[in-house]
Amino acid sequence: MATIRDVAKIAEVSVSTVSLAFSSPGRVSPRTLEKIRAAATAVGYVADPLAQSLARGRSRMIGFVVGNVGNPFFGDIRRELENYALEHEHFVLITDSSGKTDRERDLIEHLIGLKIAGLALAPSSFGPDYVNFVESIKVPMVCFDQKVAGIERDFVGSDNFLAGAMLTEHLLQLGHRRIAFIAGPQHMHTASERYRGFVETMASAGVEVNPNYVVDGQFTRSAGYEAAMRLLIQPERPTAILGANNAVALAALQAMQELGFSCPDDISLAMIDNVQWSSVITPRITMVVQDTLQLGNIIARRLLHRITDPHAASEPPQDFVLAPKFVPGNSCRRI
Amino acid sequence: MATIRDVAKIAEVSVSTVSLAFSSPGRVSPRTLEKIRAAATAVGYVADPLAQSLARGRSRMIGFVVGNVGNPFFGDIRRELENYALEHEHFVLITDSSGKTDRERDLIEHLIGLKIAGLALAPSSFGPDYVNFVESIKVPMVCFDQKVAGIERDFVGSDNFLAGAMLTEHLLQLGHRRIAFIAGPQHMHTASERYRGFVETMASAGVEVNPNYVVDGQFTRSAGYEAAMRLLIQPERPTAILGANNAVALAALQAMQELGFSCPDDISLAMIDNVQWSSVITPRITMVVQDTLQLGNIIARRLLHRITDPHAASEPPQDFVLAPKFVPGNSCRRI
DNA sequence: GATAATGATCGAACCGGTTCGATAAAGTCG
DNA sequence: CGACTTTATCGAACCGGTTCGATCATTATC
Repeated sequence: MATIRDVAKIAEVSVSTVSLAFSSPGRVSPRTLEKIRAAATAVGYVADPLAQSLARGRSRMIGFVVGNVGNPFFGDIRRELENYALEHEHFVLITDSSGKTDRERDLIEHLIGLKIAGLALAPSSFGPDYVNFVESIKVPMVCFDQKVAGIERDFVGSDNFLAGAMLTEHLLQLGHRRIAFIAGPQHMHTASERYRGFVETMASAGVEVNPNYVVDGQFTRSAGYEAAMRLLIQPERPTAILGANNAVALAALQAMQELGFSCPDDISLAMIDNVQWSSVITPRITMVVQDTLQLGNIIARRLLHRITDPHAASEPPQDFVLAPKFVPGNSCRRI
Repeated sequence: MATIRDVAKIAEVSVSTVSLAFSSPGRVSPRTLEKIRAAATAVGYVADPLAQSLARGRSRMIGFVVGNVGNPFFGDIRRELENYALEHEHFVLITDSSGKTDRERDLIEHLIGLKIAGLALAPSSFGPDYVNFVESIKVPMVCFDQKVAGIERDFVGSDNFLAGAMLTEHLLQLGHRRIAFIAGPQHMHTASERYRGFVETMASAGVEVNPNYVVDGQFTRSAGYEAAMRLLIQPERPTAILGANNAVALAALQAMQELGFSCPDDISLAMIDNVQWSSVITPRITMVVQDTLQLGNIIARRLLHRITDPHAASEPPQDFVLAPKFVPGNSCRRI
């Protein structure tokens, strides 16, 4: 591999001039610039990114840290970020914490060791320790998906209250009163907001929420399945189930199928967030989806702004909250 | 951040001794080792991975390059590799080429620039240019999923011929004779092998394959949908459809649903490879799945063997081919 | 007890770039 | 034309480690 010294020797200039020629070509005379470029192509010189990062103290890599890269929600966001970063000569390092906070911390520290230029983080936790850790990160960063109280950083996400409220209102309009809610972990902002959307919409409509109809699905398939079963074995069954995310809702569908209930004839079902093959799931679930492409786009722009604009560091953190979209299916019937 | 020179100063030894103390503690006297360790913890010294990589000419990072990290097949493999790598103090950099060969090449060159210790690659292409490129990679590597003719590297994958043959045999046993096949891109080894499994099993059973029943689904959802439609509008429809992968099979299910056909009453359906929420798709598709955990495990072991064992470079490349597993559903009926 | 082998430590060069102050040449101005 | 900028280039220090040959004090061998 050719080094900068090889190029300097061939072009008959100093090493520092070669370095200058590549970083700010305008500050080198046209003649020497030409010589240097010719020499560089002759030996096939490409700057070593590692050496550059070491000398500069920062690389052109962006860290992307989420709990599950397999989740299509994160996939769409990742793709947007990758494309935008590529256009700006940055490179995205994808990492997966499997939702484990310790792992997430390791990953982030690793990435910082690599002197990443910026970080896109979907927080996996909450609480003072976690907030302290995130606040201690001095790299330009944008948080997304999960809004964490106390973290003073740019945030990009959806209006989860609205998401919960929209589906609740839809079920109410169809005549449902016995509506059950499979909730997520309440310490998560997305989960608590969705729940609040449900509760407040019910209250506005003057419909009381049966406490037996609110169960905890932890946003996971297994807990969601259990929670759904708890709903389905009650003597006075709900007429509709609202799943706080895709995993718990589909787990509920599975539970219904296994017990022999028909959806939507026996019980209606609605969920927040899409899944990949939703169009071949019978019935097609009525849902509210996030605008993942738009979210990804905002994350990318904001992060690269913070990275490239020297004045950006002084700009106060900002929240970007997008409205979700209603996607009708045939899993909710009028009663 | 504390550097190695800070530690050296405090421990009153030379910089090289500190370096030695961390890389091979046995070659330093117990007394000085203790002094150095104490000094290191006192100032919170952690070696800069970037500087280490630059000096050593290689890092402790492993590149993982696939066409779609969102695909659960790759997700399982990734997780296995990550866990195993972590146990051996290596760190996996995930990248996604979106199936584009140019992008893949860029990514690999980027990773090599980062002086990765090893590479796990799911090849996205074929042909002499591609083979030359892959063969030019001097980093320890393991290829998986797609076997590419001409690439002399370790390969880990499934027996795709068997996968195609198993499902074909199953349909034949159920009495089907008019079996259609939605194929993948024939230049891909997985696709051609699955097709071969279909054709040869049909031939062994003395059943002629109707050429109109073999359509090209490109392994994608959209092409699969189109291909399925072509099958469904024929006057003499097939009684069963075999999808060469999950995307084309589910696209076929969607097409059947849209045209009003019932599966399995009107047409049976079988597919190769699982999808995430297959258990809530009605009907549950009969399928053959790959042992992703085992594949991931072999990939991880093999790659880390090549990375850590100095003699490994001289070992000839080896193929590891696993048998797929039959998972019955209720999408195939006896006729 | 002289000589060879062993072990601990060190200095210096190196990995491949960046950056900044110094210097010399060229251009501007009154 | 001399004083003052500006522009182009360079040398040297630096980023934070690794590595190898040299040195010197011990210990083993005969």
